[in-house]
Amino acid sequence: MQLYGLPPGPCSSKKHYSSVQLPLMEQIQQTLARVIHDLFDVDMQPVLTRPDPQFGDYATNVALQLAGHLKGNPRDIASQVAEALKEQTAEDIKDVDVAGPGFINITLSDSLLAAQVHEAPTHKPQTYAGQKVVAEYSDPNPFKVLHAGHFYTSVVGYALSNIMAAAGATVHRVNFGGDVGLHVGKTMWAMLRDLGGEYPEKLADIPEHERAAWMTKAYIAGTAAYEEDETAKAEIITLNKQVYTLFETNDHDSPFAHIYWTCRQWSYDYFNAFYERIGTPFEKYYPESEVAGLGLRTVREQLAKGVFKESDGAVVFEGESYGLHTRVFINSHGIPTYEAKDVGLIMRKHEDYHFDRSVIITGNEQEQYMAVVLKAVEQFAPELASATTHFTHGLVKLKGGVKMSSRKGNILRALDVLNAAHAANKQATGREDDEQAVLGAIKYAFLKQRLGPDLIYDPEESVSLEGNSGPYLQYAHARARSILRKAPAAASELHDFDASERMLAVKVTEYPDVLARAATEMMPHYICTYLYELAQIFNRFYENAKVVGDPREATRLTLVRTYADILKDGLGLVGIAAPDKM
RNA sequence: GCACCCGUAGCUCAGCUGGAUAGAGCGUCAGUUUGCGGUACUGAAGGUCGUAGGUUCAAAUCCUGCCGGGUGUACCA
Repeated sequence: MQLYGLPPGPCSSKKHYSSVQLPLMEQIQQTLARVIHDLFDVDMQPVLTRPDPQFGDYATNVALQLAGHLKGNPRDIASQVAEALKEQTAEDIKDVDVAGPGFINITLSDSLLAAQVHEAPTHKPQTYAGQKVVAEYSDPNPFKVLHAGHFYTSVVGYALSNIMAAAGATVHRVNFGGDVGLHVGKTMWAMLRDLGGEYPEKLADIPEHERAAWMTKAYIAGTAAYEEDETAKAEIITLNKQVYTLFETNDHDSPFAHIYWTCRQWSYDYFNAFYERIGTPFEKYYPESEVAGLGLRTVREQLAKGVFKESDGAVVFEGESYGLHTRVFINSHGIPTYEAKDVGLIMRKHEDYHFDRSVIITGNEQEQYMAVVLKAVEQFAPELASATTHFTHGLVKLKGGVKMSSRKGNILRALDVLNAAHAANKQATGREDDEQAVLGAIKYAFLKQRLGPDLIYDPEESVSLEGNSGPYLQYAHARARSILRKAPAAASELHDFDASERMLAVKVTEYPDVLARAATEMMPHYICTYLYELAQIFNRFYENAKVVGDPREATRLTLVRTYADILKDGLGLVGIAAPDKM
C-alpha cells in the first residue's frame, strides 16, 4: 500500500515548491522519483519519513532499496541521488546529506519551512475528497443498558467520522439497534411480571430517573428466567413473536403495545441523553424493526436463487467454501436473525444515502460474523459489499479488572466509566463536576491507543494533568492561549528560525502528514500521539525561549499561535474540547 | 478441532508500507527553576521486542513451527 503515492509528474527542469499547490512531502517525492528515473531508469515511489531531528527534516532509504536492484554500493547511489536532488531544488532545500548505510537526509531551507508552518493548521489532505460516507457505530439495543463498550465505540466512531470529514468526505453518522429480538422478549416478560400483567397505566409509577435501571433489571431477570425456567422460555419466545406482530399490524393501542412503545421511547430518551452528554450526536437511528422486513424479503428472494439454503427449518448462508462459517439468517420460527436485519440495514442505508463508502465500527468479536454477512451480500449485491468496510476495536476493561457477566448484570456500564473518572478527577484536582476535563480525559484515554487490542482504562491516569493525557493537552492549549492574550495581535511573516524555534516549526509541519495517515489507516491514535509529541517539543522550546518582550517576539508568537491552532484542531478531530481558559 | 486477534522496560502503551543507538508516559532515583499559567524542563536506572527457525546486505516489523492469552465457531444481538 502506498500512503502518499502520486505518480511521477512530467519532467521539468526545476521546481519551486513554494509556488506549487501540492503538499510538500508529495512534491519532494515526485522530484525524487524523477531523479531516480533519470539516473537509473527505475520507477519507484520513494517513501519519506521524519527522521531523528539530528539527521534532518526528511529522510528516505531509496538508495538502500535501489542498491538491491542495481547491485551497487548503497552509499554511492545515495550520493548520486542526493546530488541530483540538490541540483533540482537549490533554493528550497538547504542540505541533502548521505549518512549511515545510505540514508538520504533532507534539510529544508528556513523560508520553505516557514511557508509550510503557515499552512500546517489548515492544510487537510483530501483522502476522501467528494466521497459520501455512511458511518455506523455505537449500536445499543433498546431495553438494555449502555455499557462501557458503547461508550468506547461511540467515541471511536465519532473521531473516525471527523477524520474522514476533514479529509473531504460528507459523513452521515448513523446508529442501529435491536428494538425487536429475543432480548426484547426477555425484558418484556420480566416487566409484565413486575407490572402484574398488561397494565400500562402502572408505568406512570416509575420515576423518570429510574426508568433505565428498571428496564435493565428486567432484562437481567428475563435472561435468567429464559435459561433456567422452561415455561418462562416458552413465554418469552411467544412475547418475542408478539413484538414483531405489533409492527405487522401497526398496533399502537393494545395494552401490550402501549407498554412496548412507551418503554422503547424510554430507551431512546436514555440513549440520546447519554450521546448528548458525551458529545457524539447521530444523524439517524435505525431501529431493527425498520429493516427487518427488508432483510427478511431479501433473504427469502435470494433463497429462491440459491444464495441461501434451508437447513433444519432455518435459512442459512454456508460460508465454509469461503473460509468462513455457516450462519442462520432466518430461524426456524420464521423470524429474521441479526444477520438478516444487517442485510436489510446495508440495503436501507444505500437507499437512503447512495453512499460511496459504508463504514461499520464495532467490537472485534463481530469480525467473523460480519465477514459472513458481507460475503452473503456480495453474492447478490457485490457493489454494496465492496463499498462496505468493517472496522473493529477491542474491549474496554477497567484497571484492576472487574469480572464481568451480563447475566448477573455486573457489566461495566458507560456510567460506571464516567463516575470513576469524575471520582478520580476530584481526587486529583479537587474539582467536582468538571465534565469538560473528565470527558477529555476519557476520550483521550480511549483514542490514544491503537484500535484493535483490548483497552485497559485507568481513571487516575486518564485525568492526570501530567503525562500523556487529555487534560494535559487541554491545559497546554489554554496556556498557549494565555501567552497570546498577553501579546499584541499582530501577525507576522516568518523568515528564519533559531535552533529551538526550528525544532518546533518542523514538528508543526508534520501535522498534515499525520492527518493523512490517520485518514488512510482509519487510526485516530496517530493524532493523539502527534499532539502529545508536539506539546512536549513546545514545552522544551518554551522552557528556554522567552516569547513576550523578546526581540524575536513576532516569530515566536506566530509559532505559539500555530501550535495552539493545531492543538485545538487536532483535539477537535478526536472529539475533545480545547477551552481557551481552564 | 478450525478461524481470527494479541504477546515490546515493574505497569500502561508507541514503533510493525523491513533500515541509522528499540521510544513515550506512569512509577523509582538524582537535578533545574525569583520569567510570559512549573499541571514544566534536564538526567539516570530499567528491554535476549514470548520462543525456535527461515527470507534479506538489513527483521520488533515479513514467513513457518511452538508456547501463552483472548475472541468467534447455526437458529442471541
